[in-house]
Amino acid sequence: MPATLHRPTLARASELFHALSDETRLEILAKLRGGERCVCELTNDLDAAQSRLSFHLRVLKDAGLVSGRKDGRWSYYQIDPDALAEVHDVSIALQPSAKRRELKLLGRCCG
Amino acid sequence: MPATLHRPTLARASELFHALSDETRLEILAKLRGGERCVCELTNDLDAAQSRLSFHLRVLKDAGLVSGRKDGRWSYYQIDPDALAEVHDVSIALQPSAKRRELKLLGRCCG
DNA sequence: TTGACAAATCAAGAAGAGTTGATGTATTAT
DNA sequence: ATAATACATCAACTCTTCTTGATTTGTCAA
Repeated sequence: MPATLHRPTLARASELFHALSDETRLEILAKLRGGERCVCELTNDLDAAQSRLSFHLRVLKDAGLVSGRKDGRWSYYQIDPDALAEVHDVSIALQPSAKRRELKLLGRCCG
Repeated sequence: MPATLHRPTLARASELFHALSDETRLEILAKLRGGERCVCELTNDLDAAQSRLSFHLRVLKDAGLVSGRKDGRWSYYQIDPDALAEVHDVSIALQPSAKRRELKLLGRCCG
């Protein structure tokens, strides 16, 4: 985890946060928490137009938050836990330095 | 922390993530990590137009990520650690259930 | 009280993101 | 072969967000 935030990290962080800044995409991720899903399942569950889901899945994938694989005529997506770990780390790295020391003392967080 | 993500939570999460999805705003937060700063300092450090900073500070403030106070003709802003804690929590809540169990076992995270 | 500074707000425009419906491309079933 | 399904991609449109420069309000100094 980066203790300080240098420029390349900021770019990456904003990419991640942007991907997470849309409710539809968060709903997708919530569905994917249970494990891999195909697009057709998501289309049913979230009742969203297919092209809309495709659009959002692409955003999530470009940000590295999900990975996709094709099997026959289905596409399956799943969460990439590492990307969420990045988000987690940034949320700690952004804490005021005083607050971070406190969190560390409490052993409350992974910093 | 919410173990599951229900709708109101998603709305709040997307608000937070949106506020964090801009590099200028992340730069502002990085500056604020050291503690309270006035807008004039930020204007110098980030060399951004004053109205631009004002705009971004407002987004951060509306999302609850920073709080502001006025003193004389200066406005001072500081990070609200609780909002970042929310981000932190969501990043864990979004993890696949399997991954979360693992994190819990490792004692690595506050879930 | 005049002038200078800090910062919020506003209006106008530019850029970006999201939605929709249509089209294209595999893949499977008949 | 033909038809149907699953999905990606595209173009057109709308809506939101960001930037810029100007105006406004408040505070302090000379």
